[in-house]
Amino acid sequence: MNFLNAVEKDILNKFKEKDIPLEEVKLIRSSKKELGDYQINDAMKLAKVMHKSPRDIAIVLVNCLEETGYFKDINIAGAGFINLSFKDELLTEYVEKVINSSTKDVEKLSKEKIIIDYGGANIAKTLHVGHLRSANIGEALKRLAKYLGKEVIADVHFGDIGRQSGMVIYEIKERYPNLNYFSGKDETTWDELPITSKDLEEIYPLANNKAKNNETIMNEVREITAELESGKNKGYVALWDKIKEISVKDIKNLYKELNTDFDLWEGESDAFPYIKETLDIMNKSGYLINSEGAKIVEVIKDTDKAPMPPLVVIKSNGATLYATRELATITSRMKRFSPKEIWYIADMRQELYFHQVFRASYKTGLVPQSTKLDFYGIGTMNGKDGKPFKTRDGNAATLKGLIKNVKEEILNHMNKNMENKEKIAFQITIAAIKYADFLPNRTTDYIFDINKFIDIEGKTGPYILYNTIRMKSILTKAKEQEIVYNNYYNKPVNTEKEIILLLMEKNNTLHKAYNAKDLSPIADYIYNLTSLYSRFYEENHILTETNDKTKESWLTLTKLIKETNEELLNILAIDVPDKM
RNA sequence: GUUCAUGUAGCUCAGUUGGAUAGAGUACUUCCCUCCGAAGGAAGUGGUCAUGGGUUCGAUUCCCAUCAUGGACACCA
Repeated sequence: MNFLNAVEKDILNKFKEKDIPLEEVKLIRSSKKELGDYQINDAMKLAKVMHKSPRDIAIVLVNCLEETGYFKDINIAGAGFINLSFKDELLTEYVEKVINSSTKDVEKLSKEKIIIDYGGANIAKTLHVGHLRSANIGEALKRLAKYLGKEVIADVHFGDIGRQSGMVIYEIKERYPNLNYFSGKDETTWDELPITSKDLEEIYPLANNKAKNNETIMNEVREITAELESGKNKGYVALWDKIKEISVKDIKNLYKELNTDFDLWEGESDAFPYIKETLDIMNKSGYLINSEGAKIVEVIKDTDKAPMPPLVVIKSNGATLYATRELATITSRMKRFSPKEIWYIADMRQELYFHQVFRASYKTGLVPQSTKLDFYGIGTMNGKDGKPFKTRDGNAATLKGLIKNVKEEILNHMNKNMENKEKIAFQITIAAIKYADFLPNRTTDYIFDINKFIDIEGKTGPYILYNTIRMKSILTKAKEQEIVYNNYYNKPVNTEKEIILLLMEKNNTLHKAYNAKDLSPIADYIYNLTSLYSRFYEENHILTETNDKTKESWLTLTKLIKETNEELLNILAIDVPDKM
């Protein structure tokens, strides 16, 4: 069991022995360091239920706290605040215990299967900066869940069908009308496609512009899309498969650069085979009803205050739509994996839509109540003016472009003669981008400003990397000096003590992040730990310390912080280079 | 119009079951490399926590109203 949890449990037991009516005890880090390390504020809350003055209650609580044997300097202040600190030897023992343990003082969760749907990439469209957050957050949540003991399946859930397919095919047809994809026949071999991923980057925006401004073209696009989706036109199907291949390869590379990986590289079109089954189940439930020619599910509840329109499952012209494929995907996932939870990581603006889908799924029996469907929204990406982000030319900034710009800036700061300069610059770039992305809360609206990522001083990815590398460097040099370390003898003072107290909070931080599905607490924690160490580093000259025991203690602490940083950075999918 | 979210230092953001004197980075003003990696460390300036009420021992946090900004509101994805 985690150390702090165990202490809190012991305190609670002592309280119960004295008939203190509390269900939970929380040790809260003191807001005023000089008063103690922790505070307990329950005496004031208990005053009402126990019909006694807070101070009288505090006296009883203090007795209990003393009996646990963990604390020193227990005192009552103000209205009934109890201040207390851990005994020094406990802190010392803690470092030794954690550095030699396999669990690293982290409390694990029950092993249950979770499917996480994130990424949101569209075939034949370039990944733009708006895809950054869902990829980063989704990947980190996946790693966090795994770290805490969950079994996780990550699904990219490509947008691989729909109008953009029609547009891209239309444009290729315009350019290369003689390719046999457009013969109208089912050929045995299909032509080589003279298209690269680079071409695809400009084909979609171009076709989109053309179609938007010309009704005739738009109609042709609609027709192509319909023939592709129905599978009637074999040439279109074959062509789209080729385009998918090119595009997926490109998208995979970019995700890989972001240290993002999926277990399932499937798309909406992979749900097609499940549509019939899905509709059968929904029909049988009796909740799939006709309305204005369309088939819908009413998902409003009496308790709703906000508008909750019905979910349209089949259009009045008989066609399927996004929701249909979403429901079919759910059927597919339930059937193949029977997960305990499915998480959707997507833009906040999709919240209502997902809640409709979830309600319809439960109502029609696609998903049992025992499986949780959850939507975790991400703040909308805006420009500096607070309005939806666009570049000067009106298009979204590409992710590739962002990475390129940041990397250039990083290279400017690097030693020209460094080995593996390009690779290291790239790792620092990803760290800079990811860390900046994790700092604000998941739901905070996102102001996209390139300078936010290019900043490399202060609370940034490069700062964390720099310090972690410095720790590595110290430990390597210590080894060269043949110094053994994994014991901690010091009576911790000042900064050292602060560090150990912070290390104790790691477990809470991880669980807080998991419960909120938000990486911000972890990003913040890494910074706090790193900057404390940085101060410690300035205050003490570790490698030239003459007292062997002190030196060994400091090295042990260095090692523990380094390992903690690496562990947490790995959850955030940030690599630490050996040098920078 | 209905509804949801947001409003904290010049700027970008933390502050999760209500706790003592509201934090960080940046910017600005100063110090600190003959010594383990200065992409660093130390100190300072900067706040009517949008506004007005309410709940209570105690409110940035909970409730109500107002203002401002953004989103959503059935056959798009």
